[in-house]
Amino acid sequence: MDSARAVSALGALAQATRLQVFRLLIERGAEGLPAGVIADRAGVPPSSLTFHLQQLLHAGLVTQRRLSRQLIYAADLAVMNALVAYLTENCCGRGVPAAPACDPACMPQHLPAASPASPASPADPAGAGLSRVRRVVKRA
Amino acid sequence: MDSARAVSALGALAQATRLQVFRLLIERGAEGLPAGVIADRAGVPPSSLTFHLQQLLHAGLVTQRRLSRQLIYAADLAVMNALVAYLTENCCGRGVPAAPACDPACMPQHLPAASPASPASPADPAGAGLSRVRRVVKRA
DNA sequence: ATGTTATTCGTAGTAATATCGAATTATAAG
DNA sequence: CTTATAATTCGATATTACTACGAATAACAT
Repeated sequence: MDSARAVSALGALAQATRLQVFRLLIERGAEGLPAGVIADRAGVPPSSLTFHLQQLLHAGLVTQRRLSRQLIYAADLAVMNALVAYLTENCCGRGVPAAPACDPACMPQHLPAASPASPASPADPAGAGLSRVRRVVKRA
Repeated sequence: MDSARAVSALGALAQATRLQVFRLLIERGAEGLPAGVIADRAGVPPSSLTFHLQQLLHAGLVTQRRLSRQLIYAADLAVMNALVAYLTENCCGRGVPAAPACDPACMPQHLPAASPASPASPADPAGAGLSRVRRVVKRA
């Protein structure tokens, strides 16, 4: 899961109706649900639902398959877990104290503190080792 | 973390610049970074950065504090972990095989299949117990 | 053929987004 | 008090994207 895909997936879930639909599909598991049923439960007209399902589909969060007359949608657990993994690894401080979404018993030991991928020099209170974009004009 | 807050947080992260900024702040930990440095690193003008920081602030994902002349922004680990927890609990199938962002040893036993909060009757292959919204207009 | 299921199409409003320069506020230093 | 730094607010703009939904169309089964 790269950054672009994460943005796409996050955007797909960042909407009340779609999040509701996705949670519905998660409950259903691999079995999935036909579009009509989803529309009913979500309380949106079929054409509106299709719109939202396309967003989820395009983000790779759901899969689509035909079963006779119905189109069955199911949540793609692999992609969703990849998203959560991305967030956990890139947006949760990696070794930081607070254990993210996991039983405490899962963390027998934790990493030191914070310095996994230090961007600047070690002793750099406000990150002075940069000045690329703005400092250019200065003193004209 | 309720659904509305999750949507808000997801939306805040669903943008390339903001996700980049947030990751930057995560790297920095509680120490945080002043706005100017963030703007520099992200390669966006100060006024644009403020816009994005407001989004993150409003979603509760970052905190703001003043240090002399500078405004220091830092990622709020608690809120981020709450978001990940929400996603894990509501959008990852809870007991479903695939272990989400967590050591496999964390899942000693898993639930049967799917029916944690069944919205319809137990034996309901395609969820027939509904039809509230759509069927109303029909035949005009 | 007919009915069911879902998508596509067309439309419409509308709000929201992202961006950025210039002016303004807040703080510090001389 | 004046000057310099740091960041925000303001104003403007362009865009564009979203969400929603009815009507028409396609896919499929009986």
